[in-house]
Amino acid sequence: MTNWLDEDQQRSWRAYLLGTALLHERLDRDLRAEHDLSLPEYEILVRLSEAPERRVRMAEIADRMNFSRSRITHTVARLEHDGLVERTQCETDGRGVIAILTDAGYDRLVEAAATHVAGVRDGLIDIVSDTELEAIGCAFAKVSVRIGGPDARL
Amino acid sequence: MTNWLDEDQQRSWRAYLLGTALLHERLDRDLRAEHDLSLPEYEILVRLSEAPERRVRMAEIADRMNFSRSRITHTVARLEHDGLVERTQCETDGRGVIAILTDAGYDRLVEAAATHVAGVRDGLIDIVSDTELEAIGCAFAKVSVRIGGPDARL
DNA sequence: GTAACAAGGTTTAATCGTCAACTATTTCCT
DNA sequence: AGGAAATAGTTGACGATTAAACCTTGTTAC
Repeated sequence: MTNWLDEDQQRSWRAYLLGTALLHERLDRDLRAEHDLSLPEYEILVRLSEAPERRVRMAEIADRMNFSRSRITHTVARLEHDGLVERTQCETDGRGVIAILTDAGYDRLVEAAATHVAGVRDGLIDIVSDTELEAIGCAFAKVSVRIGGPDARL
Repeated sequence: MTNWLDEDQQRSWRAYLLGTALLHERLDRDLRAEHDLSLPEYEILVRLSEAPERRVRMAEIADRMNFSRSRITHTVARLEHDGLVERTQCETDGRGVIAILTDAGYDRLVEAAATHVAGVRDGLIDIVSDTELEAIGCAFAKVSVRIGGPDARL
């Protein structure tokens, strides 16, 4: 009754599942081992570092990264505890809380970025063709729109 | 000093990260909501259902799915508790434990498969081109070999 | 202006996965 | 044969994510 996958689709799907899991796991492991950061923590630091004045509202981090509010609270709390991020009340909205990347956070991020980029290159970018990478980007952009809604910004 | 990603690579990479997260999350959510199964649980049931006599050794499940031994123990324990799987000693190897898919487990899997396949189609297969899917499969097969070693069977 | 509702964040508890330690069996080497 | 090392699996503690309840502040509508 359901429309099953044909053999090629099945093969691609499974290769993707396994490869994605391995890649994700490796990137996370590298960051933890060498910089005591999880991949999600690292990604939050990246977002902060890219923002003007290195400050972003909690809700905006959550929305852009598709993390739950509560996850942001917990993760940022950890980062704050480690001195990589600070929190401050939003001036214009009494509900708002703004996360700010500290200098220590920035330094840590710069260190970690070297490891991370090396991992991304070694584990994916450098071993797939340009057109394959392009196809991956294009395909998953569509996935994001389909599942996350059209407001899924990058 | 590190070899950074160029703009196109960056865009593809981020699209992949977000899309993958959304897709994975959706598939898991669907299975939980409609069949009270997590995605990893479902995947284990699939492996069992495909094996002769629906029985597979714990270590083989772990290796093929790239799950830790302990994760397999915990997850199979849950499945066993729910009556979807049974465990038995391996005849030929005193250390071995074999997981067996029960009839109830098979029935549950069949139900869940409809949901799952629909999700995979709707969230990925049906919205990307054949060549994109092919590229994804090919790319992540390479990733698996690179990271997981050549023995990463599917 | 105020009552109802929406949005931002935090908190708590439960779940799931990892890690390290441990037992039991098998394999390897001499 | 016998002892060291490797393999299979389990266990318990811990860390991270989720879900639901909750509090506060803004917004909307009358």
